[in-house]
Amino acid sequence: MSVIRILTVDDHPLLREGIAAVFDAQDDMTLVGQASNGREAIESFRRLRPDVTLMDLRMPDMSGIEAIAAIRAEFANARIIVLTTYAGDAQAAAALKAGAAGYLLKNMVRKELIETIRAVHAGKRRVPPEIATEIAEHVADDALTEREVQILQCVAAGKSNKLIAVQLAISEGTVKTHMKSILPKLDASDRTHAVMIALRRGILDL
Amino acid sequence: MSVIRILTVDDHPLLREGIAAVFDAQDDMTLVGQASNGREAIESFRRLRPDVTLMDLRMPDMSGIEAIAAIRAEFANARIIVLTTYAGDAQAAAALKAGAAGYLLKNMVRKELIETIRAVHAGKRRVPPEIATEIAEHVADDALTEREVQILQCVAAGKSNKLIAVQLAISEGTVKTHMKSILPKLDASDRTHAVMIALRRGILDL
DNA sequence: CGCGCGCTACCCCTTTAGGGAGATGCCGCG
DNA sequence: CGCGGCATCTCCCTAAAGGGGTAGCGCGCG
Repeated sequence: MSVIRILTVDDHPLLREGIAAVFDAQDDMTLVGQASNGREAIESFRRLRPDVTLMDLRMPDMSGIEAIAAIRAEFANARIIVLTTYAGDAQAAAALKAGAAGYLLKNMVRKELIETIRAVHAGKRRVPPEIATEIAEHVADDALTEREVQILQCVAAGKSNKLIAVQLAISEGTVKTHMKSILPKLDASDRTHAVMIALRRGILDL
Repeated sequence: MSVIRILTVDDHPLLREGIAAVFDAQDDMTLVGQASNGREAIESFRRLRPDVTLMDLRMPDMSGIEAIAAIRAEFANARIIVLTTYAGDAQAAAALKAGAAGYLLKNMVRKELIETIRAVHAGKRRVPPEIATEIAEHVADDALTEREVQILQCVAAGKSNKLIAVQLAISEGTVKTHMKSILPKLDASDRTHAVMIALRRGILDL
């Protein structure tokens, strides 16, 4: 039986140590490298060609989602598992769309980690039911457009429609039109509510 | 030289394993127990009387801040270090007010962890300069009152002033009066901005 | 005791946000 | 080529939010 060669990517050294400790106890897994942000992850992947990569999403320098997309663009058969604290269905969906084969939460138990790594290494996809359910709840909704997200970011920054209009070089009426499109899409009662929902769903960052 | 007996409290088993791995390599420290939420933490503390406790803040069942306060009420000389991802100056200040002797971020390196544990065990307080600076930036501001936080929570839930008034059984005018007090305190331009600032500073939860 | 603060409540007024309906130009896709 | 989605813009109207000031009432603290 071959040994599974693993790369971990996370900006928390302590967590990486915890993961390493788990693999030390598994004789069919070995940790071949560690990285602490997306940029390092890409570089490490090129050099090490791990069988499975564990990747956090929120990291300095380059996010996990960007790193996943970049690695998959270069190595189409790269097997990457997201390992993160839950950050909303939009984040999870984006990670899977970028090419992640699995999604794990940091509060899971050791057994799930091992099991998921084996499954992904065998070419399967693994998304926990609670995550899958959350994503499924919103596939029916039409997603926000790029422009709408941009406007929502301005709203979150405390800007008025008038200011947003100036900043994006469009009329205030157009900003209102976009807001009238955003609110029902997010099922929000007003702009403040829309921002909260977008934060919870991982559409906006805090 | 006596061995430092340590209790860890965090809802991420992997992180606890990482911490445990660090202590295994230190011959003057030993991990005597683990807990995964505030309630378990209190119970474990009573039973084990650790020299130093490492406590996360965001946990299910009971938050770290409540646990710190409860433990310190019962054991006034308990030495507790917060170990968390940064959650704003209000959270940090609340933890220190509740009786924490130190504040560490999860993205620190091993050496800082060891050093802080030794310092706190020796009776010192340890707060990293970047945290101390953040807290200091806001000590001059007058804090939100209990009622104001309550109203801001309603605002974050997407409620209108009218709805908030009904729910809190006060007049809409009073809600407006409170808002007129909240906005300048947070230096916010409108209610949405106020909610964002409160989230970033740890005054509200997502 | 008096003072300050928190909570309550009211007034007036301006600005902003939100809801409805309609319309144009652009671009990609079948 | 025509259709749909996106972004842009317009007009009208109502509701909500924000800014100013004033004031009573209870409570703790020096």
